[in-house]
Amino acid sequence: MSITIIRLPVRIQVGIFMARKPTQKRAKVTVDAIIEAGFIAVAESGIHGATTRQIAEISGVGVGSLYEYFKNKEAIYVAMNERFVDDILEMLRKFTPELVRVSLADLVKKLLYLFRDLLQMHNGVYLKYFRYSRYSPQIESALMELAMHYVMYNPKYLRVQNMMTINYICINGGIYSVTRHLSSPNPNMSFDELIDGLSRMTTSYVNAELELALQLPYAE
Amino acid sequence: MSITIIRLPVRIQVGIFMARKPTQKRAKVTVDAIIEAGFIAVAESGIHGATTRQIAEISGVGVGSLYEYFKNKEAIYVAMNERFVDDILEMLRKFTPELVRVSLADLVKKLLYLFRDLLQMHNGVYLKYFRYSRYSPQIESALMELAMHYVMYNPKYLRVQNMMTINYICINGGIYSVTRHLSSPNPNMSFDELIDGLSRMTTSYVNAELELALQLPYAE
Amino acid sequence: MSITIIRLPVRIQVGIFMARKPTQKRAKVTVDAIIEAGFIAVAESGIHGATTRQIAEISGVGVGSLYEYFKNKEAIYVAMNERFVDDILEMLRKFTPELVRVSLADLVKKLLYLFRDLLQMHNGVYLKYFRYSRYSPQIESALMELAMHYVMYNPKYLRVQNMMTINYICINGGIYSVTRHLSSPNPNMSFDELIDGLSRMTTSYVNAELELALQLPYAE
Amino acid sequence: MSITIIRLPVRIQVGIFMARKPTQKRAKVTVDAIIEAGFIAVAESGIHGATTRQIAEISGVGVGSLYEYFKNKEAIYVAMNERFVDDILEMLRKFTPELVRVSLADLVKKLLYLFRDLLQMHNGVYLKYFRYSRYSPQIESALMELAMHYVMYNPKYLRVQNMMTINYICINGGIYSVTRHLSSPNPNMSFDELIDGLSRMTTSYVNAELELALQLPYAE
DNA sequence: TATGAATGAGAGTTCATTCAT
DNA sequence: TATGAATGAACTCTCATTCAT
Repeated sequence: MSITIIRLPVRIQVGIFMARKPTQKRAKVTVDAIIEAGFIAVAESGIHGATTRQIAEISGVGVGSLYEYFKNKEAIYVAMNERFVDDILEMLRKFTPELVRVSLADLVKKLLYLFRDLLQMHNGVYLKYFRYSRYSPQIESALMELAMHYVMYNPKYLRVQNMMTINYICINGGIYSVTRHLSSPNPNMSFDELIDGLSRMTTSYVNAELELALQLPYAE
Repeated sequence: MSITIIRLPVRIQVGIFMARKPTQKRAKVTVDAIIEAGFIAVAESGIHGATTRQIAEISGVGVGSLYEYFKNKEAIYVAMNERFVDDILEMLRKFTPELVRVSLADLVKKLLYLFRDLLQMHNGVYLKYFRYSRYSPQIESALMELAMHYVMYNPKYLRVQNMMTINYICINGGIYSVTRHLSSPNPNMSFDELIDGLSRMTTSYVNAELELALQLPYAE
Repeated sequence: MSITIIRLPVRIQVGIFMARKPTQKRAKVTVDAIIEAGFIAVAESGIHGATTRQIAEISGVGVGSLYEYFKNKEAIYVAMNERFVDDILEMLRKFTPELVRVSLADLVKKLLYLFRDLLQMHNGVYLKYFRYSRYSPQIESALMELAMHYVMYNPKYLRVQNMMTINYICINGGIYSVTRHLSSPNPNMSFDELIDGLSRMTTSYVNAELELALQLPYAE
Repeated sequence: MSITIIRLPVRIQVGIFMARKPTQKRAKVTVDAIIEAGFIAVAESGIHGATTRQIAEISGVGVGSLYEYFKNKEAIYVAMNERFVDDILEMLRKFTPELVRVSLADLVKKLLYLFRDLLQMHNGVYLKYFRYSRYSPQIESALMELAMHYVMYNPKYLRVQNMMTINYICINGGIYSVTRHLSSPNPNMSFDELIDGLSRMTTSYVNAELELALQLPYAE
């Protein structure tokens, strides 16, 4: 019953939310199974509809075992979020060197395709989970950082003003549009069209700002 | 205790969720009070934290009375959503004649300011509610329709291709960015900056597409 | 099922432990039934063995109703204790005028017989409950006060020193011996013999202290 | 972590509650550690609050090991009670020769001081435990026996009637008053005053009964 | 019509006990 | 022998819903 839905290496976090430190391999397996079951349960029933019994059943362990490893239900959700965020951060870390070297249009495209792939892993549990997890400041920070790295490698964009606002709009718009599209049963356009649009939106917006900046001879 | 938070006329919808058709004026007042209390309760406790008892208390009626007018709790939420959607549609309807006559940049700005005003009415209950209510297809349709009206009045945009995708991106991006910003305790930019950015994003994106279209002499 | 085990008038205390104020007669009946059931449950299963379900069952109400009137299980115990203490205080108040007029030997006897009668009311639920309820400071205070009243009416005892210690010993010894005897399945003496003994113990102890005091010409 | 709190030799009782007979020295050490941990756990958390996990942790053995030596949790409590009773009986046995030779006043005093010392050993775990362990018939029997021994050595008391009742009252009153005083955070008198009072209570009571008996020329 | 007391299914959580290692 | 991960029955408490008044 317990299917392995997470392939990335996971470092078990022993924090205040972990009831006891799982030192043995068997324990680690159980912890993983619980977290995985958490994603499935939330995907099935929503974050408020998911119950500890449901998580226990999906993970194939008794309810008592949940509390061997997690202080309470909330701690399971915290661990799930940690894993989700870690997976995204890991993805960003992994592809940053490649991403900073491509054109802006391709950056947007590649990034959003990567994002889609991650959300659709494991029968789309991440996608469903993401709807309940207002995306964390960590992810936003990481994306901001990626943008900054990109600008470093492409210094012409340094002249662009309102970088913060541009990032905010493009990141939010990109992520939200993609998530919404993926969740939509009958989208009015193909995913490729959406990505293409987002890419063009970003480039035209950034270029417009860039041109504007270039017209100001002594820019701030 | 029950503050009137909705001023627009509300047409009581008698559907499958409505337990009885309230023909009397007094009944309508009660229904309104319940719906208003629902928004306040959700704003206070979240959509899953709000309880029927809480709604009854805020609305000043007994719990039993809730079930006189609504089949169950879900029906109250449905009615709340109907009212929320109606308010937005009403707003759009009201301002459409004005909006179609301004520049694209101003359209975006005016629209998002209007949207903000609506979300912030009544101590922001709509804003909090909106976070739980993935915005309905009706709203999206209405916005699409507004966009079409705008194009009718500004026929140069008729040449733009991928209208659907552009709308999707700009609407989603605009609404989501605004909502997120309003909900953020410590935003990194001012609301005006955000609106300005969204306006420029839209115009540059649309203009870029327009120019592209103009370069194709015999476009589809 | 709900038997009325308390005959004394009970003033429903609306305090922090009462979840809601029962204004209606029906509610008061339910509250009483719950408290009565609490005594029976504790008598049956002990104070830690008694469960909310058990109390609900005995009182003939649903578990939910327990929480209509009591914040939690502990609040039921608090109400039980209040009622128990009130009953004892009421008894003391009622008989004080009579008790202060009898001899010391009779005071002890009458008091302990009264105490026994109260503990054996209602199938002895109070007796069993008392074993779990380290008797409250209020009861001790009331007994101390009775002793003081007695001394006022019998001023010869004013010369006795160590009044505090004497009271402590006689009260504790009396109550504990009686309670223990009543709880004992096969006592080695009759209850009358025990009472007689406690009466003689008290009088001889007090008289000895009194004589000692009289031998000191210039007391204290 | 496991502190040795019991110094007296303990005879491991192999009864229905003992899962296996520990023949080896190491096993005996473990059993001792568990029993000691039981007292500490009960002192910390009360007899119902103490958990097997807690006992295992304090004793430094695994939870599984608890069940190697004890059939269940109750068996641990039984063993604890046996040890507690044994310690008291041992104390009584040890001091009986000395106690029977002193005056009645001193007998009471010495006995109660001994009792206090035992209850306060090991950070008072016995004192806290005693509140949960209605003292056993064995202890009462042993005290009765001591009283009989005392009368043998002091034959003048042979004439006292109602010996049983006197013992019952003085023993119960003494033990309960002392226990209560020791457990009280803010006692109204010093411990020495209490002991003095109990001594005087006993002597005056017994002497009164003695005199009464002497007045009856041909008493039984 | 309007009420709120009553309900009980089901939630999260605990812990004595078991058993594979 | 000794372990502690695993268990699940049973606990306390919540809350949408009902119904007698």
